[in-house]
Amino acid sequence: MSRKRSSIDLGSMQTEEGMSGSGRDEAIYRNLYAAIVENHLEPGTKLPEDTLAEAFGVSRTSIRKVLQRLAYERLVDIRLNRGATVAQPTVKEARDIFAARRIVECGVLAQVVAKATPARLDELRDIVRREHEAEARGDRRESIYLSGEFHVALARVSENETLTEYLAGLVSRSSLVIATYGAPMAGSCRHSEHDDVLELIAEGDAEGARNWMERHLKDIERTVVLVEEEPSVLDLRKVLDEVARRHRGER
Amino acid sequence: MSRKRSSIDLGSMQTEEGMSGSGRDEAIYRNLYAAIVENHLEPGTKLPEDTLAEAFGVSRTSIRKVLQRLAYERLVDIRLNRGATVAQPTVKEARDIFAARRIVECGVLAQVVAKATPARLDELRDIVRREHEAEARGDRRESIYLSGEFHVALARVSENETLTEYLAGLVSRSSLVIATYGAPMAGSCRHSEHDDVLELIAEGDAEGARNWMERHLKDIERTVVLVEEEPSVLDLRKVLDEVARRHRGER
DNA sequence: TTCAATTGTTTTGTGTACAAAAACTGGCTA
DNA sequence: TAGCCAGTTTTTGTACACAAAACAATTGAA
Repeated sequence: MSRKRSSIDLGSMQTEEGMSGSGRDEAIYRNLYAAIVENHLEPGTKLPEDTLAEAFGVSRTSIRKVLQRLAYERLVDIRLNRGATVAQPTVKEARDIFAARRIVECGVLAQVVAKATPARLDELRDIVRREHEAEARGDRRESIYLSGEFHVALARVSENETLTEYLAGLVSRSSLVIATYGAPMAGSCRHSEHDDVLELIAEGDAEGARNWMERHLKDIERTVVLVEEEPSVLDLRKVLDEVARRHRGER
Repeated sequence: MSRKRSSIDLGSMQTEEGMSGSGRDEAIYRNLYAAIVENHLEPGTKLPEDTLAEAFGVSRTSIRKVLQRLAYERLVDIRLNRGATVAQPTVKEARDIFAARRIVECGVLAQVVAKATPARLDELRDIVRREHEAEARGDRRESIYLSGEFHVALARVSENETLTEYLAGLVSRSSLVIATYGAPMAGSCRHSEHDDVLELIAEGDAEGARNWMERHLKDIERTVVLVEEEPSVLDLRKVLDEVARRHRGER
């Protein structure tokens, strides 16, 4: 009854022919990355090497490499002899992530304002436009994705590759935080306030932009990790649910 | 005549017995990391898997994992079918790294001042003391190491693990920058000015500490990456060499 | 003599095999 | 019925083998 399923289609990708070389690894990485960041895989989900290897039609060797990379990015958790799972950020981690975002995103704004050109601003406005569209059509996933994309794209204007990459990592981890602690409506910055900061940047108001960003990120954090004293409550609830599930399912 | 040398002693490490599990990988990682960051391996040095595997007495599989990790940290460069080399940061990268350090290290200072306790300050003072000792005895390597250690230890006071780890990465990359562009005397912050910032922190002067750090990091950058207009000259030379090489090799 | 091409060697990429560890199952006992 | 232990199965860790790519060296021709 267990028929063998064929491999996942990795999409054509503008790579050379049979997707030789490490283009395959990259494609697998992107797939898993997207699956995790877009919350198709719940935090805590086990990621067995064999399953993934068969799913993508490669050997475990390639899968291991991809998992190692995701582990380094803190999107998956690898424990010795226990394999990989989708990471579950702790509350402390969540706080650290948002604190880091405040420092980095506010910190780069001076350079962002300095290097903002009309063309760059238009690209950013385009993201905001698509955000509005996604929101209007109720596409929450796309909305969250574009919201993160905006923050990264903004940082990219500073032309500091190192910092931009680091921020991209923080943003992707933020969606894991949303997945584990977030309220159902969280994640998309409400009403896509992103227009406002673009105006401030266009006017060259670095100070104003910094203040706006500080407030904006605090808003998001408040919406997402709504725990103040409650983390214990939420954790307890989660544990109880888990126990109930096991109790139901395992005998 | 090529006698087989025995494996590198990885030190006992407080791991369990035969160093089974992934304790070995960690030990190998630490060794390579230290070798690179302490400039025992010049930037650009090739790191063949076979050689390393034999040197550490493990198979290539383990070595590959370690190299992948170092590549992710930008300490080594892996090119397809071409293997790993010790990374050679570009001038652009060097600038980005120091810009990132300014933002991160100045950014965390508010929290550092807020969370500084006498005990923490004493630990930092101890590092500075050892810095002075190393400097007095002319131990340049130790001096550079402790200088970096100070910056990381300072950030650690903020208790933001994510940011501290990122900064640790930036600091280790800084020593690669020093190795490739630095003047012979560069790297150790001259006269170990680190005492000064500890005083400001002890007094709770966050603003002063931030200004000090801004100046301090700009000083280091100026000392290290001494190129102002010269990068174009250097780049031109590089480009010409590259063109010449292609011209020779490709037809 | 210099450049180019071909052959041989080294080095990397990737799949597979086997050993060790963890997870699971079933049966046993209190 | 709940808890626990032993044997089995699954899953991970590591070494190894083979194919493919890059590199080096040698030879031939202009």
